[in-house]
Amino acid sequence: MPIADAVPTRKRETSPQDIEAFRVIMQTHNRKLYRIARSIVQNNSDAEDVLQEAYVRAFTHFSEFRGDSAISTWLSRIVINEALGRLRQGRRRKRLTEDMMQTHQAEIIAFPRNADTDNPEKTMAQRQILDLVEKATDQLPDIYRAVFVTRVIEGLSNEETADLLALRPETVRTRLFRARHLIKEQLERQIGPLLLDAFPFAGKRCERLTEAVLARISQQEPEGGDR
DNA sequence: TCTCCTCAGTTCTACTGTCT
DNA sequence: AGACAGTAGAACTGAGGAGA
Repeated sequence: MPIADAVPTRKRETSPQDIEAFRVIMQTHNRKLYRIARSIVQNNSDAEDVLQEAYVRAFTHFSEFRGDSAISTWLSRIVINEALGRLRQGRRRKRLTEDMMQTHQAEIIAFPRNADTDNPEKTMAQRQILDLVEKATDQLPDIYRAVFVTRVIEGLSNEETADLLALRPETVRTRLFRARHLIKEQLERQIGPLLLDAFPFAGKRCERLTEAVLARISQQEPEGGDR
């Protein structure tokens, strides 16, 4: 069901101005909220469902928003609750395996990246790196993934993340540190062997430098003998 | 420039749950 | 019951910014 269709006609009257406001809110927060949902359900189609449900829930209860926190925080909390609820229901089990096949081929929301149309090789390399990070993130335990995505990818502060996930700030720090550690390990496993080829310095370059150094040493030898 | 404050990263310790 | 792993929380450290 299209999101826009779901907004009006619930409870009391929704004015055209409300619809327009909802549209702006969704356009503003879509990407961020989708990532949060996606980080929890680990599935693109489920994340879309979660987002739709969360929006509907939010807009039909908009009058309950007291303004104590930023609207983005309020919406994020609803999305998290919705996503966790979906996980609990366990409805996604079967679809998960099917969707895993498609997940990394059909990107619905992409990580922000700099399009470098002049350099397709660079663009491809960036895409591959992001794929690795996305996969490593998906493999994090739920509790670490939520903190990692909220804190690192969405850029919330420790306090905001703690508030959003109902944790103590210290816990956020600990989990973030461990999530980074796990991501690092994961990436090292995948690209570690390749790093041996980074900054290649062998063969002719190595030989050339060796020869150059030896040449300079041999030139200096007569005057720089002892000290 | 120095001091103070805040925030983030890291480490360590105690606690809890699970497995054998 | 004991060993082990995972987790939370406290404490420490460092970086960076603001103000005197």
